[in-house]
Amino acid sequence: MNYWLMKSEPTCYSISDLQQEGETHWDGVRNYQARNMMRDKMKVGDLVFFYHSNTKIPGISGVMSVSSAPYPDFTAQDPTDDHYDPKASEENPRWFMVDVKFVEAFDSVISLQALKNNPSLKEMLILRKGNRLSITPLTKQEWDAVLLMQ
DNA sequence: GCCAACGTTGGC
DNA sequence: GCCAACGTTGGC
Repeated sequence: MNYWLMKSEPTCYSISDLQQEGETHWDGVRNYQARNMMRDKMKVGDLVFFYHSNTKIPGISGVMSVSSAPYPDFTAQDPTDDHYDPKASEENPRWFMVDVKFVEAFDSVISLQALKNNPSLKEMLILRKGNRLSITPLTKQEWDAVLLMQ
């Protein structure tokens, strides 16, 4: 069982969108490091924090769980999709995704500022300077510490 | 393989 | 809108 944090801009897809839908495929990851973690490390049942980025109060907005094994991100092969990649093909899909299920939405977002202020999250990858990865692993200790901040 | 130019992310 | 910090691209 692994713990993750995944970012999305809420104007693009938010925790309430997921709450309404119940389940979605996490498409559009176009970074090799993030892809490799998703493709090689994610397992059904892993827990994931939903992080709202590029918004007024950036932070963790809720919890979801991985609900499928990794499979090719078909949006990479769709020329009309924003994340179309001409180098992706059926034989060589290049990009991967997983399905995620809604678990819970926090009453209020646990802000980036609050995360920074929590000494037990010092090592959290998302707080490292310059880190822009859209998918990062968390330790169980970090996961529990965040949950306590609700 | 190097590296300059360019594009993207994301907080502020 | 600004800009730091990356990642990617492509000429050489």
